[in-house]
Amino acid sequence: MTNIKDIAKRVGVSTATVSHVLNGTGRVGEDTRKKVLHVIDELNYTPNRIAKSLKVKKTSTLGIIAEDVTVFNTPSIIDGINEVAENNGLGILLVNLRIFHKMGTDFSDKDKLRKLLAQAFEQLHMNQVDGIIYIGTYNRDVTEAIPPIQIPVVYTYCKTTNESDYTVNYDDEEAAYKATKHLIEHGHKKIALISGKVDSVHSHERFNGYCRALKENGVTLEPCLIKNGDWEVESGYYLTKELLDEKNRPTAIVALNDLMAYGSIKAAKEKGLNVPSDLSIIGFDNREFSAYTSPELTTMSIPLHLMGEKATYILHELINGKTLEERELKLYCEMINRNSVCKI
Amino acid sequence: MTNIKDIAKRVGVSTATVSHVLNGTGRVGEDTRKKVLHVIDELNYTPNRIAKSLKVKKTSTLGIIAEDVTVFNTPSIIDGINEVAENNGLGILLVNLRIFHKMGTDFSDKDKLRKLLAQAFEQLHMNQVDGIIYIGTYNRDVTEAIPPIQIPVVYTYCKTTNESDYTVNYDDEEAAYKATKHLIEHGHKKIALISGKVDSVHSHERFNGYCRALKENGVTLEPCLIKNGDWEVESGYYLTKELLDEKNRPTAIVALNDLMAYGSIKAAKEKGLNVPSDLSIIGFDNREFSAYTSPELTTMSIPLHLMGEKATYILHELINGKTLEERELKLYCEMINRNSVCKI
DNA sequence: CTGAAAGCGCTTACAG
DNA sequence: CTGAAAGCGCTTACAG
Repeated sequence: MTNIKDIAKRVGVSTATVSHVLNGTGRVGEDTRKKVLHVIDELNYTPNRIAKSLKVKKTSTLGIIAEDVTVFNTPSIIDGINEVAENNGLGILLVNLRIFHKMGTDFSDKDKLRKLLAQAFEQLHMNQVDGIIYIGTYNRDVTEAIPPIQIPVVYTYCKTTNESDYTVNYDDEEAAYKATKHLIEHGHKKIALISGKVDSVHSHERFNGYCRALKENGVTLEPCLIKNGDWEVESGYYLTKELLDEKNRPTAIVALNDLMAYGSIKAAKEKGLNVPSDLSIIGFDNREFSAYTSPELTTMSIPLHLMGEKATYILHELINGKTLEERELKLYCEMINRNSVCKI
Repeated sequence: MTNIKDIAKRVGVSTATVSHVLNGTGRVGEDTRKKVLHVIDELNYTPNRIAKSLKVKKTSTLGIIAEDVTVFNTPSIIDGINEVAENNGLGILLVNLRIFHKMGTDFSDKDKLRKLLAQAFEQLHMNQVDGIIYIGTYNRDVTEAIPPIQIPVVYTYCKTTNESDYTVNYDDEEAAYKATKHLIEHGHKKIALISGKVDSVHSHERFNGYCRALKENGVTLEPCLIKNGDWEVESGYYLTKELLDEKNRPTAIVALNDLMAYGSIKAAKEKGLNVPSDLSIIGFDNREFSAYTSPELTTMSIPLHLMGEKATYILHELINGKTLEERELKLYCEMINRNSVCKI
């Protein structure tokens, strides 16, 4: 490998001079500059960033810790991170926790989780990344699993209880409000809610949005129209059957994710009901498949790409020693109108 | 940041000794070893990998160049890479080309593509990665866009014309053969093919598999049952309508991807046909959405995760100076039986 | 405008 | 079993 010394020798200058033309620092005569550049090109020289990093104590690379890259939200967030990282000359060191493979679906083994995270952070630390973005698989409190860490971190798609931490998420409450209101505007009054797991932040906040929409529009909340699912297709399916069996059946359902919404569609069809003319359904997440169900699902789209962008923007500022006023960023979801909702 | 000198001073040994206990090299007395370990723990010391890398000229990190992380195939491949990288203590430096954002959908601007790749490889080169995995978005020849590079590279989900390159892909021919044969075994004789773009490697090889299955089973190939789509839903939709309008309409369709298969389902429904009882349809790719169409699509699953694993395994061997016999690895696809195919 | 030299945090012959 | 010292490829005061 050719190095800065080779270049210096060949041109007949010092390595300091070569370094200066490489970085645009210091004053270098136009003539020498050209000569240096020419030899660099000639010898096809690429500076060794590892060496530079060691010296300047800054790697210009960001660490990403993704709980699971195969989960639907993660690739788009990473794509957003890439976009702004690239614009700022930052590299990306990726660690994929593969949390579902290692922990199964409940994260109750706190010790194991803590060990997993400690390793991930340590790996990034060893590699001297300038900052870290942590991407969760769903919005839960990760505080107790996070080891102490002395470089900037921003959390996305998850949260912490530490007030000094930076998080970027989206506004669940507002999104559910919009979804519910959309149904009301289409003339629905009996609007069921199929919630996710009860201990979920998402369930909780979306429930609040649902309630607010009803209240603000003078629709009375009927407890029997509220069901708790577990985010999976099956629960949407069974709960919808339950709802449809009641005498006072709903004319619309807001399902708190697309998976359960799909279960709802299935159940409705089995009952001989047409979606949307007999039953309107609105989902959440705008997962890819929601465009391919029958009927195609109206759903709330999560600003994943933007979350990645914002997280990176914030991290970049933190790395540069700034502190930002707003520590909990909440982005807005957009409604994707497809064919599972209609006027009553 | 505490460093190896701090540890050495505190214990009262040389940095050489500390380094040896850190790496398990050399002979170190049990007593000093313990003392060193203790102080390392006490001072919460993490070795600086950057410094180590500079010295040993090996970073133990792999570079991934992904043409686009948001494309359906990429996350699972990365997940597979992570799995074996982790087992071998290798880190991952990710560069996401975001090729669709930058190039649009046709990659005809060869110069731009070449520049994009040159940058990506240079970035990885600067960071001294030990080897590179290149993940394409579809299997095409990338040779002319790849800059000269002196570290091991393995290509997956794409190919090169250079015989010394290592590639890992899946067997398109065999997969299409299996799909077609499956239909034949269900009593179908009039089996249409909706192909992807004609210049595609996938289209070409899958076409061959389709032909072989017909031939081996004594079914005559009917040219009018073969249509060329462009991989998008719309083309599957229109071509299926064409097929169904013919007097001698097919009883089954093999669509060369799930998107077009979805278009086929839509078209069949519009014609008042039931899938699968009036028309069997089999797709390709096993994209997530294929489990949520109505009916759920029978399709060929691509071994993405395994491709990532194999590519990493090969790269790891190459980095360690081995050369492998087989340079073009082809993995097998698995059929996912769902509800879009039935006996005639 | 340019160069000599120290130093970033490690590893590794080499000597003892 | 342990240490002194050179060196990986850069950058950056400092001096001129």
